[in-house]
Amino acid sequence: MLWEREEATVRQVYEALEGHRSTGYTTVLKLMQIMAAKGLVVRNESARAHVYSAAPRKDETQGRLVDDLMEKAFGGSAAQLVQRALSQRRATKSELADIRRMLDEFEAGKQGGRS
Amino acid sequence: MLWEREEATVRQVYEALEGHRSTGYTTVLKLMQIMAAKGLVVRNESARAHVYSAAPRKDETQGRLVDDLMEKAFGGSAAQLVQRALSQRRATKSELADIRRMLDEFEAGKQGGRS
DNA sequence: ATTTTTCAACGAAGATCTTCGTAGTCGAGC
DNA sequence: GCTCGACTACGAAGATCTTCGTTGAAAAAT
Repeated sequence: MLWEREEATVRQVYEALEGHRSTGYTTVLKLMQIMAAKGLVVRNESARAHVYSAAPRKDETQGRLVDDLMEKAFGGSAAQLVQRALSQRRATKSELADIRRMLDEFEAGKQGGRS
Repeated sequence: MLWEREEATVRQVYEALEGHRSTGYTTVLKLMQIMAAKGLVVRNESARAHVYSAAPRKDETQGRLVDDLMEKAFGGSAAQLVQRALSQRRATKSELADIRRMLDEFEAGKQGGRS
C-alpha cells in the first residue's frame, strides 16, 4: 500500500485497509512499528502523527519474492512460473503485448547463448 | 520435493534436504506430521516407515501461491509479475520460446475481447 | 536371545506473528 | 487552564512455527 501512496500515517494505512481487511487501529500501529524496527519501512517522526514510507526499493522486494517463489515452488524455472501466472489471471491483450515486447528485449539484448 | 519423488518416507525427505537445509531428523518428521494433519500431504501407514505424498494437486498449489503473490505484491497484474520473473532469472532460449508459444495460445484460444 | 538401529509419537521450549487493551502524551478547542 | 480526542508506547495473551530431546516400540543385526 505504501508503494502506491509513497508515504502515509498509521491512520491513513488503517483507513486504506478498511473493507479490504478488518483490524483495529492499534494493530496496524504495532505492525508499522515492527516493520520499522525491521527496516521494512522508514519512519519520519517530525510530525506528531509519524509518517511511514516503504524502505527497500519496490522492485528489489518484488524480485526477492518472485525469486523465492520460483525457487520453492517452481524448481527455479521462470518459464513455469510465468506459465502459471498467465493461466491464473487472464491478462489483457495489451498486457500480453507488453510481455511479448519484454521477450523481444530479453532475446535481443541479453542472451549470450551460442547460435 | 514430494512433487518430484511422488512419495517418500521421512528419512528420504530428510536425506533429500541434506546440504540444502540443515535440520534434525525429528524436525522433518514433525513437519510431515503437521502437514499431514493439515491435509497438505497424505500418509500411508501400511509400512513401518510411513510413506508420504503431496495431497493438493501441484498446479493448484502453484496457482494459489502465484495468485497470492500477484495480489499482494503486484497489484494483481500478471504482466508485472511476469516481467519481474523474467528479469530475475535469465530464462534459456528454449524457455523463452515456450513462453512465446504460451502467449500465442492465450491470445488465440482464450481472449474474448472485441477486436 | 540380546543388542543395536530405526521409527513414530509426544511434548516442550523458544521464536515469531497477530491482535488488542490500556496508559500516558500532545495539541486543539472551549 | 482544563478537557477531549488523536497518537504513540508498552505489554500481554493466544496462535503458529520451528526445532529437538526423549520415550517406547518394532525390526534388524549379532
